[in-house]
Amino acid sequence: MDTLRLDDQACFAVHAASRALDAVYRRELAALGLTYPQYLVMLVLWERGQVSVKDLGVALRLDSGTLSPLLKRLEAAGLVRRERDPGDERSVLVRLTPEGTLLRARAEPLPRRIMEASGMGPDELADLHRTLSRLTRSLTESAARA
Amino acid sequence: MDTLRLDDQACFAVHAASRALDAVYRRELAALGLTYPQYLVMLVLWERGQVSVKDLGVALRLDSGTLSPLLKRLEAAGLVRRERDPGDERSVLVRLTPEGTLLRARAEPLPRRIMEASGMGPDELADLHRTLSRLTRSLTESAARA
DNA sequence: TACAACTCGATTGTGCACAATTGAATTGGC
DNA sequence: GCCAATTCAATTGTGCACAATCGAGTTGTA
Repeated sequence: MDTLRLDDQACFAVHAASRALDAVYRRELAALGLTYPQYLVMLVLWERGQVSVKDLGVALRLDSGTLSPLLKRLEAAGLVRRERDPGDERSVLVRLTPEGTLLRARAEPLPRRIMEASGMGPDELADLHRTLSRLTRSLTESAARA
Repeated sequence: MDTLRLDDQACFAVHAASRALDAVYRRELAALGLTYPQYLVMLVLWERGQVSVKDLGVALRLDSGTLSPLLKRLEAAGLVRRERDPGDERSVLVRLTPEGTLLRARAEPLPRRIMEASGMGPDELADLHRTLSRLTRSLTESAARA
């Protein structure tokens, strides 16, 4: 096996799968007016109700250069509000608006639809999830060492 | 399991793995002056020597909106040349320059280094590769149907 | 041969991602 | 209490990704 052959590289498979997933989400999320990264932010907010930009970055592994403009777009869409934490003026808290809270109901059917598009069963997806989590951890640790 | 819980979604695992991989490649490719997508283009060229923008798009599943500026940067870096196909003026052929050809030697050690960073063995990676290829195919077919 | 349909690359506009920098606010050491 | 170090969000700049559109060039067909 030629190690520089594109088709032999698992890395490209990860990259390609990620983009294919983006495309499916793009279609499914169009009706909600969300992009996939915006949807990820909403997932965190639906779980926790309120979260600082900092914690959002930790949860999604995104920095403020990505989150700041993204959150402004969500605020412009009327789904979230942003305000300084009175207890620590350095921190900005992101909260759901009533509209943002209501949107959750329309997002409920999404995971099932994505699962169907994946053509994989729950066990297989759970397995993939475990493998990829381990891969991500290794890669992140490797990057941190360098 | 709450289907809208971030940590439970295999999709997010794919997304996260893809970005972690990008980060490792960014570090490894810095010395070559390439980004990961640029490296992918070079892989195809090292395999085939010459390829049309169209075929490049098919191989990498990228459209001209992504490839055109990317190829211009590679050309500005002196790694490729672009010229119209004399046989079909609609087509643009991308070729390696001597510098581009030479760069291959410096890219040879990369796959091994990435594999080490992944913390996974060849068998496991091959397995992941198969699973992700199947996932990508399902997702792409699903997107095409809609 | 004329002309409609198609192919192909380029461009434009929007959004994500990250590095580097900035500036405000807080915290810890003294 | 004061000042240096740290934390945090925002901004800027570069590059990737895709949708939509355009125009040049080619091909199929009447």
